[in-house]
Amino acid sequence: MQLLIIHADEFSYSLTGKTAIAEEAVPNLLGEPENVFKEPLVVFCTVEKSDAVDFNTIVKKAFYEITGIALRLKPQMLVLYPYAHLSDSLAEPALAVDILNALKGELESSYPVHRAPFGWYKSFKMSCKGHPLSESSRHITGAPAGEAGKPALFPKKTREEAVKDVESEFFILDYNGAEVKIDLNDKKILNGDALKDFPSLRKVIAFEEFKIKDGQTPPSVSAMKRLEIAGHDENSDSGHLRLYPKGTLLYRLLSDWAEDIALNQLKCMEIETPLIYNWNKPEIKGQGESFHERHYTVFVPDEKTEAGGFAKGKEFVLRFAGDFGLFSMLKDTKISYKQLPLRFYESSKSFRYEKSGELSGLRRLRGFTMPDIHSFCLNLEEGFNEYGELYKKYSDLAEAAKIEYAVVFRIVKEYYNRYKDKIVELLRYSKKPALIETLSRMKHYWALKHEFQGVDSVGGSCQLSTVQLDVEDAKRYGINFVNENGEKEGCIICHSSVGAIERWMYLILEEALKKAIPVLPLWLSPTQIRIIPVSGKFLDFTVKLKEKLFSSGIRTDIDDRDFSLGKKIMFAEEEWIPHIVVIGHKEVEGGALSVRNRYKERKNFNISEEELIKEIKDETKGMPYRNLILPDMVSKRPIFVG
RNA sequence: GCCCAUGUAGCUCAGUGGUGGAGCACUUCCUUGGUAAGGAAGAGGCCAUCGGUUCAAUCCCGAUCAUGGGCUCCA
Repeated sequence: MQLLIIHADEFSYSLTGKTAIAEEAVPNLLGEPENVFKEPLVVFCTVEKSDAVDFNTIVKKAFYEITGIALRLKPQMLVLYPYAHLSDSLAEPALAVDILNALKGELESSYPVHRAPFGWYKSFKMSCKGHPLSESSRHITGAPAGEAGKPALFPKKTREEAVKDVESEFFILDYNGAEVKIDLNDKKILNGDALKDFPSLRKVIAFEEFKIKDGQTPPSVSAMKRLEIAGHDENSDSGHLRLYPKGTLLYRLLSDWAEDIALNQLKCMEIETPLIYNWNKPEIKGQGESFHERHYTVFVPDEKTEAGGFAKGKEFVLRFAGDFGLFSMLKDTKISYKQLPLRFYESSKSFRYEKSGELSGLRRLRGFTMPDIHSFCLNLEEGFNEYGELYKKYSDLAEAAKIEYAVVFRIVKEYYNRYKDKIVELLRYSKKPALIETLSRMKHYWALKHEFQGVDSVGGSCQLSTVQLDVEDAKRYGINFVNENGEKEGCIICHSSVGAIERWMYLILEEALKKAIPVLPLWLSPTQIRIIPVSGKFLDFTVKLKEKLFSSGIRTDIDDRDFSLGKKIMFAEEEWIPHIVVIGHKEVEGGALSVRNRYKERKNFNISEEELIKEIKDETKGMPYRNLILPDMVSKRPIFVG
């Protein structure tokens, strides 16, 4: 809603004709004498399409804004004047009239109010007082107040309220089953015995619970550009990255791995659901309401109604998670208890309108990719088994990506008491201790969840994988199965995600940058072997060698540019290429290959072609492979960044 | 969103109230090299954008945008 507010000596108007959307039963008919008002506060008022979302909030906020101004200016009365020209996104007339009437009703408790009729052509005369406060405008939105630094007039139904008498206890659970209670009000625990042997967990607790930050820019922010992995696009919104070919490869390989876990190992059914959802559908609003200020909103072009107004119901939101589409699909799905558990996989591009100050490199984005897996289970036992399987798979991925992470569990106390042994078993699998938070009662929809918190190189952490055991949502969303007795029953849902692919990229880069000689895991290195001919004379030989390596499934390229050998080595090292093979007389005449190995302090090793292939195949065994989609000849590559 | 910092060539960064600088990269030529920089020449910029102050602004001031950090947030 847009408001233009004028403090006037006098204001008058008269009706000059009907429009197609004119309201009936107007007391002052066409041609009647002018309506004259002395010392009014005139409120020109435009009701916008988005006001439909939260009718009551709009009315109340407008009321507070107007009375706030009136309190200071002390007008004799208020004139509410419908005025279509303050916005290009007009609400449907019926809604506009409803909101205007509701606003009039509120204001009448404090001031005499006249509302000019809606949908009529009118002429008006006005003399504005001209003092500094006599003209002002306001934009009223459904977003919670308090956003612009103002105190919240209408606090949303917050989680905090629902959550306030839930009591938490914290302790460290080692994978041998030992519990050590810790007090999160006491920073000294960071240097205490409980965390002495668990450096990664200590970092996560320092960052997440004590908010200890060292204020440095994570080095991956510049490295992602320099390595031609990811960059910003000025022509998009903040928080949306472009991926260069090497970054795209990294992204695809990680996606492949997540997909392999889901489809080949867990035998999930894969689905693909829409990106945008109708905000006027109650199910969607119900799922997204408390998140709405962070939605990207999509308005489709206006459609005229027969009455000449604008059609309502054409507001969409971009999904912030994959659940919308899956739940929407499953509420119409017939499920028998004999089919459970059912597993679904979707890799969903998701959008969250994070506040501008919260964005950060690859870690916090507005557009990102979340592969997620949902299991629909018969009962708690089965739910917990699913939980365990998912936990183990995500742990495998974290191992394969060689990143540093710590485990945090949050559990309703009664479930902890019941399932402690199983949790210890999971920790034993991942060989990690965990921070455990037990809750005195249910606080959210889940009874149990955990997070893998990745640790970056500057003391920060960010959430990666999570699994949540949801014991109450299924009924709410109408996802039921039919049990042995032919009755409908709600499933236990295991929500899980391996974590945003972009965050994996972030942590893999950060992990590399913790080392003196940074290097990516071999299966993720864009170029696995670079061949450098000592001079152009050896190019034929290098091409043949490249073909052999390439056909063994190794990403190989040739630096055929006219640089000195030393310089080409330098360029290759700057690209973090793990294996560099130099080709000159010795090799052509049948010697072993000279391989410079970045994993081994960049030292040179003389090994045969077969040994090199075997070494690389062994190291990347079981990991996804893709070809590098860039020209084999480095001289043929464009330079994306510097 | 608020607070702080930054924005100069493709990249990394100097610099000045009065013709814009370096190194690398790029183009051309020479050089055909043995494990982190071979040589020469050339091309390159509305000094983030928009306003203001000034005879004159890349520089001073304001706003905006973008990036990074802090706060907050992270259903």
